[in-house]
Amino acid sequence: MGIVERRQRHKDEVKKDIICAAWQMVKADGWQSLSIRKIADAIEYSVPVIYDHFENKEAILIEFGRTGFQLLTEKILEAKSQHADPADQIKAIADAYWDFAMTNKEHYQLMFGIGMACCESPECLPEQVKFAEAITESIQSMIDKSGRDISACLKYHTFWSVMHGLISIKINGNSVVDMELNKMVLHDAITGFIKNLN
Amino acid sequence: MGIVERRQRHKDEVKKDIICAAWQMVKADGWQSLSIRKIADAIEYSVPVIYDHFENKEAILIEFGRTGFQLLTEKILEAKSQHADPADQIKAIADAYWDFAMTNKEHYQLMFGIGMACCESPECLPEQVKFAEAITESIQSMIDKSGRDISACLKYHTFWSVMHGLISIKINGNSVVDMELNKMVLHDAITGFIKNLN
DNA sequence: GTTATTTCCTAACAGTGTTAGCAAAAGTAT
DNA sequence: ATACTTTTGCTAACACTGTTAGGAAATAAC
Repeated sequence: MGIVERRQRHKDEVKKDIICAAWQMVKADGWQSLSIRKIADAIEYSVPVIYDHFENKEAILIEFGRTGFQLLTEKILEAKSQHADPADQIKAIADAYWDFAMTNKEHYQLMFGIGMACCESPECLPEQVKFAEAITESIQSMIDKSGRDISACLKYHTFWSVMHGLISIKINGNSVVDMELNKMVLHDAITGFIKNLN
Repeated sequence: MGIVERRQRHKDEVKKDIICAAWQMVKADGWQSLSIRKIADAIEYSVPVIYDHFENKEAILIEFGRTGFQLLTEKILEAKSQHADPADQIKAIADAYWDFAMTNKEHYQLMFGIGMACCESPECLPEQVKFAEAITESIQSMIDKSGRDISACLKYHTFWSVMHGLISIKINGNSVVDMELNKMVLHDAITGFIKNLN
């Protein structure tokens, strides 16, 4: 009796529809605009059926984050496979990572918990400028000492990226990585950064 | 007639109370739990008075982000002032930055828009592991070639931080920085990373 | 004392996620 | 074919959310 199989098939179909409808909404207006009620409307079922497939709204969002990681890993493996030299591989991985993030912003946001009200908005610009100046000054001093022709602005952004990347990964987690390793990563990155400057 | 002055003073007082009550809530349960109605309750005024001081809820959150930037800049300047050598300054800045983020997580989240549902949760661990392995493999190859004694795990985290830092700053903005500079920063950071590996 | 202004509240609108409880449909057993 | 059981999916409610229109009461000005 294939009754249970047919039922399962139908249930899977509904789940697929939920994910599909949800993704269309996320893609169209960002993950902030995702709403259980709107999904229910789109799939032409009542609201509680969604809770038969997902524990709550967050679970749907996390589902997308997960598929994001799968997609990114694919892209990285593909990029890697095109090079034999490990240094070239790393460069290719970096490019693939970048491209993925830029063409799949919604996925990336859900993977790393980005995208709420933040101080990147114009309201905070004066504060950000002072912050940038404070750091850039020291970098400029180093460049002047070394006598090399390096852009302080570029180096400031590199510095900032390293700092922010490490910290935001840490803050989001839940990270499996312990505090000690994090401090080591920080010092590794910063000493590397300084070494590259002179 | 000091009537308008007294009125202004009172109005400022109410605004201060709003910010104070809001911050207590953010501090206690995270920015997600901030609610206009709960603020109104805490300051013992009705809901609409809050809209006399802030355009909307987001404006309150961004206010905290702004003060966060001021605080961070202070800390950075203080750390910098304790060293004469620019390389030491940069190291001190990195430490001060790190300490600020760790002791002021709520501020940091509001400055950079971090802290929603994300794939750092255990649900996504298997996907993350595969992702980590794909990258670590190439890094390990490089280390093997160089013959030096370096931790691939540490280098993987450094790589990831650089990538994620740059991208998440970019995605949040609104960034004043244009695409070209971003690509340059990426390549600067990655070539520096590779150089440090061999 | 009357008029004008500011202050501040009630109440509503339009949403949100989540869940308890029940009706109807579908399948099973007699 | 009927009676029973299980599954399915709905209505309606609960408890919230941000935001705003409109009016009452308190204060200041004439």
